[in-house]
Amino acid sequence: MPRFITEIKRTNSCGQLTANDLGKEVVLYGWVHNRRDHGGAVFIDLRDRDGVTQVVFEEDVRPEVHALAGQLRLEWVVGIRGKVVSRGGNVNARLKTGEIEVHATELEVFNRSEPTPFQIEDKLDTAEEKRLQYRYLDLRRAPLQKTLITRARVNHLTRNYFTDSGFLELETPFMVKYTPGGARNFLVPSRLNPGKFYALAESPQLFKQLYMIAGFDRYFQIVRCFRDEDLRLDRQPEFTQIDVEMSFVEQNDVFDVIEGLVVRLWKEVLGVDVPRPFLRMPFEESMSKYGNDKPDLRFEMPHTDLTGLVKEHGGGNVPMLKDAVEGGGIVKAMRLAADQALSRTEIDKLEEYVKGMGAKGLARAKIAEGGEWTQSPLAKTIAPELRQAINAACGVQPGDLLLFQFGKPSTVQTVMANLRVHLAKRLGLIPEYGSGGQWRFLWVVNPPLFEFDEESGHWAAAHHAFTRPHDEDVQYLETDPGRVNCYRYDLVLNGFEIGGGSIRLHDPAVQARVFKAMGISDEDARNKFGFLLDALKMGAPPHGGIALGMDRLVMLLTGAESLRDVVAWPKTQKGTDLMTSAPGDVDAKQLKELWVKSTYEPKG
RNA sequence: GGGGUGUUAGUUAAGUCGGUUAUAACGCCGGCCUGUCACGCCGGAGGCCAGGGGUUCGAGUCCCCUACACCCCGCCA
Repeated sequence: MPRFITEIKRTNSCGQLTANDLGKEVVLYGWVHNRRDHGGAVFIDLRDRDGVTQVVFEEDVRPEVHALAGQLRLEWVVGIRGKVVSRGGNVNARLKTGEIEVHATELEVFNRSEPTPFQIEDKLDTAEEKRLQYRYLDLRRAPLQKTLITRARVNHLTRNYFTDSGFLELETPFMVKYTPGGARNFLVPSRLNPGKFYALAESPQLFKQLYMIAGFDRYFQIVRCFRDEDLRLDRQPEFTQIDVEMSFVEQNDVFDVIEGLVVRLWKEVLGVDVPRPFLRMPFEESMSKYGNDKPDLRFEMPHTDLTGLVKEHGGGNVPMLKDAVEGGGIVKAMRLAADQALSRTEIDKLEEYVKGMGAKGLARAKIAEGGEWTQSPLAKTIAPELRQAINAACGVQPGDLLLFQFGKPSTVQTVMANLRVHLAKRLGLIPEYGSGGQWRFLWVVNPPLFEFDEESGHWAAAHHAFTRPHDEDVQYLETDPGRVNCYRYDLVLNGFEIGGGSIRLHDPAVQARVFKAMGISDEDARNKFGFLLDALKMGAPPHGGIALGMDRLVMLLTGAESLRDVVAWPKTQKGTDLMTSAPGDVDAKQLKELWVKSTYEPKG
């Protein structure tokens, strides 16, 4: 009898066969997805990455094959040979292969399976902890198979797009010199250089700029990056970037290239036509209306910045407001329409929610007929003029509810930004994945070059020190650094930053002034970035670029709820791998070779 | 570093006011069944209630600590 694999080769996948194949002799390989044993007939759903096919074993056809089929259990790996037969009146409309079944004449069990810790089903309730511990089983499930297949497709399309557009796919080192500032680096001790460490690259930033200086003009790379920061739903310690850099370009040229890629991805993967050009919004407007630089534009609910009004009215008899604006704080409000009314209990829950983000409380006012405020501790004391001014600024109607935050700008912005999204979710304002009209791409542009760092007491680069300031603002570098805006841009989709980049600073003279404004001495600059500063002096072309978060793109494309669902082998929130138990202990001998000693002492 | 939620058979959950033998579904094991596709029917096994400490005559249930997982703030140029 001929043998499977060596002699009997697979003819089809388990998602392929249809009524067009009736009568064919086929060979399928796969996993037992489900079994229904009726005694004289055994039905097996055979699964591979392409789909599921029903295989039937009948007692009166091949008794010994039927007997073996009766022993099959879930997740056994088998090969079968048989004939494609119509299901007649028993069509299964939910299966792509539901018109047919394969009547098996041969069966080989390649491997049995112990009962799996959880069942391999499309919809699974099992704790993510268990799924991660047995990730290879989790990955057998159709939704994750589909996601990773999409991911492979995005890789392929991206590579083709850039290569066809004249970009060169060039590599950069992962093991690099540590440079301070920015994300925390993973460090790799150097055995050959006692006491020295490599850093794992948090991005190819400096190397891609050096490629431009070396004359490679248009570069891209689909590249892994490493950051030793705390994890989030949309953040993993190693992640993949679509990294791009171009010479002789301005901001609009970068936008053109990236919009072209995104439009193609959405068309090819989802069949969706995304309109171009994407909306552009100044950083300032985004902060003012939405509280952050990655607004979700699928719903409105903008903030109203009341800082100016409150100042004009000297706090309007409300000591808390007065103190807030006089102490350098800001005041913001958000309007909830009358038909979005929340119960007292819900508002109390909201207050707990915002306190968790550092808010002192959640001031509110219900608008009565005639613009009076009720249900508010502010109602009694606030000057009527300020109250009216606020009503007008927020555009309230009777029955509306105003929610307020005031105080430290960063806290107010964070709280209000998260509150906006939180409320939109609760009010059902965000359309479900796949329901159409939900792809709100946005370029956030022209942010300030510096932000004031209260800890150190001087201006620091808001993003990185090699972003080009607007030419007309260069004059303020020394006198009013906060006024200098720059050619930095973020690509935002539905509340996620999916990319960010800038036009780079290629002029060494301006570069020196930027360092000076940041309080970095020539010596410091030389120590940290000497090689780049030297390079900029030797014929650096005007250049700029961007990096897109590949994982986040795939997450949004597939409707996944977590980055962990689009990364094949993700880490937990504490950065561990539950399957392999990384990170793990190492031998004392290894540490000695690396000139490393651990100071860790376990608790207790 | 801080705030919050959770942890009960292999899996997902229930478990009332603190009360005596901790339930169910799916999975697993045995048996029957030729048209099922969430197959069905009969029978069975399976528990250190995350770990530790405390309160109590008595703790899955109340309190404290620890561990792990998840969400958020800080952090992520």
